[in-house]
Amino acid sequence: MAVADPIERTLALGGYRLTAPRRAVLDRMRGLGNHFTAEDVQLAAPEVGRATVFRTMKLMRDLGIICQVVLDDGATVYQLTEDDAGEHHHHVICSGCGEVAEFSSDGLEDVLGDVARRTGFEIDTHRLELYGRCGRCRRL
Amino acid sequence: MAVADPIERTLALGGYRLTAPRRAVLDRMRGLGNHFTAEDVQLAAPEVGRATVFRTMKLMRDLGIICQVVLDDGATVYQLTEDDAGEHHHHVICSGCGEVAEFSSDGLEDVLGDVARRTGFEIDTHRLELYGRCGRCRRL
DNA sequence: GTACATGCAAAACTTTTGCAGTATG
DNA sequence: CATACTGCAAAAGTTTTGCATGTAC
Repeated sequence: MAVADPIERTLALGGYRLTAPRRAVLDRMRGLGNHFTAEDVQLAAPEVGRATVFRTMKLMRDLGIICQVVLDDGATVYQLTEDDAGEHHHHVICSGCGEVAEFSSDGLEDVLGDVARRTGFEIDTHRLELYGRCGRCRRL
Repeated sequence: MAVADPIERTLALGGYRLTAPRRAVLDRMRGLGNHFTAEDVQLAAPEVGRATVFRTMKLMRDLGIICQVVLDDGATVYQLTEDDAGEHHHHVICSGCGEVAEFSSDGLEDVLGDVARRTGFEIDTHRLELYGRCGRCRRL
């Protein structure tokens, strides 16, 4: 039978089984919005074993279903990837409500080229996180 | 008596005492080069208590003496800040030898402005890490 | 039916804390 | 000589692992 949910399809195509715990973890992550830690997911899905939560989140991270977000203070949390898994993107995190918006930037290429020229490095990948306040929180 | 070492002066000016454990931690971090974790420092300074290593590294992080570097795989390590503590800068990390170079970029401002316009966010701070290969490793 | 996945509990780490003793400024 | 700092050991928190059992395909 065909699988409707795109994420579940990703799992199926990768040869991974669609189990109740995996569906539960996915479902709760969707409910958590913004971003979440392993502990958040664990608390939201108490019927799933601790180890399975970690194993499932590791799997989803490898598959690009969730992505790591580094906060201002250095803590790292996760978020369901919005666009197609694998697409390169960055995050803007609101210090007020915690909302995370994804964006991609072409202008960044110039910056990378400039740094490569100045440092002699050949740049392969990068990570950019922005911190600020979203439109809604700015009006409060 | 005047303190010659700039980092020790920073500590002294902040009202912090120059103790043997703090000097030892600083000295070993200098010897570790590139970047290091709390465990690396702990192993390099076995005569200093575990808790003191963590307390000292936390203090130095707050004072800007060391800065956090987020690696490609999401792990975070530390590095002695090269330029004046507090100056905003970014890192380029070599996947070959682990060398970390610091840089600052003016062009990034344009990117931030563009993202702000498109997302409605007001950007306060940011974090940018680049990953690649340094000139030396590229020639190997 | 078989390989993959899970749950549980224990283990392995990492970081923090309480407190009595020590040493800096 | 007051008090900031340290070491130790215990606690707290987080992620991993081993293994018997369960289940998706």
